Amino acid sequence: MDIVFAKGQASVAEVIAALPDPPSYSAVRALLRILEEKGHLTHREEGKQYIYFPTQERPVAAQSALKRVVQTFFGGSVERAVTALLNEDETQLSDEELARLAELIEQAKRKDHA
Amino acid sequence: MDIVFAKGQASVAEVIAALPDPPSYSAVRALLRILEEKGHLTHREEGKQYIYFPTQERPVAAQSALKRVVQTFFGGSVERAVTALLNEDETQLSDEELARLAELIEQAKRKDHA
DNA sequence: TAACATGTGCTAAATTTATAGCATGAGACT
DNA sequence: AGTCTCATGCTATAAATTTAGCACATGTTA
Repeated sequence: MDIVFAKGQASVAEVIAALPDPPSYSAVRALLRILEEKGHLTHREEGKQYIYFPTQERPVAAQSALKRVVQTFFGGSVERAVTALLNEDETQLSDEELARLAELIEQAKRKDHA
Repeated sequence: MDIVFAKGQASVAEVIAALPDPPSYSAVRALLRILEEKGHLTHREEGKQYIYFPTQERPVAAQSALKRVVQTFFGGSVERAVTALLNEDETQLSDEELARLAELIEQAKRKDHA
């Protein structure tokens, strides 16, 4: 699922390629079929391959994934989750990104005071 | 796993209680045993119950969960992930929280300019 | 055309997970 | 002591997933 979401769409071969420790080709095909049966994916034929797509809209899935992590690891605190994101060692945001985030927080403040 | 992480530790009964659509008691016991065999959990006896703990340190697991979501749904962009968190409808941060985040961003800016 | 490559359809088998259910032991209560 | 209640140990079975592998269709290349 994650791979299909990350790429937006994916063939069996792409899924396998993206997996660190991939199971067999048969297993991946079966898994995608099962995910489709369960309604999480659809596919369309493209050439002779099947290309799989997520059923759920990306933003919806993103929100729910975020929410889950916030609940699981940060006791529901968005602030702590954001802090963790910003403190990641590898995180190196540009001036523009920082400015946009600062503005976003300003907006939230204004809203809060309203 | 999520439940055990969210609660810090959990008994079989607690895991079941926390599941929206729980499988059988036997299944949960088996699952916890398997997760332990695979090294994701440990347990210790407390009274007559088994209490399960995550093997991985919470902050480590949290970072890796965040990273996965950022990769999967935001193409690796921390900024976009933070934006999504702050824009969640249910998110209502207090003044204090907003102030702390603003300060965090200030720090990042200074660091960036250094 | 013939050989080859690639990807799916399909089937059968191996492995893993989920479930039920009983035995046993420890505490609590009468 | 006797009875109840939990919770685990254990075994057997059912269900689901993973795997291998062959047949078939299509496209490519010598």
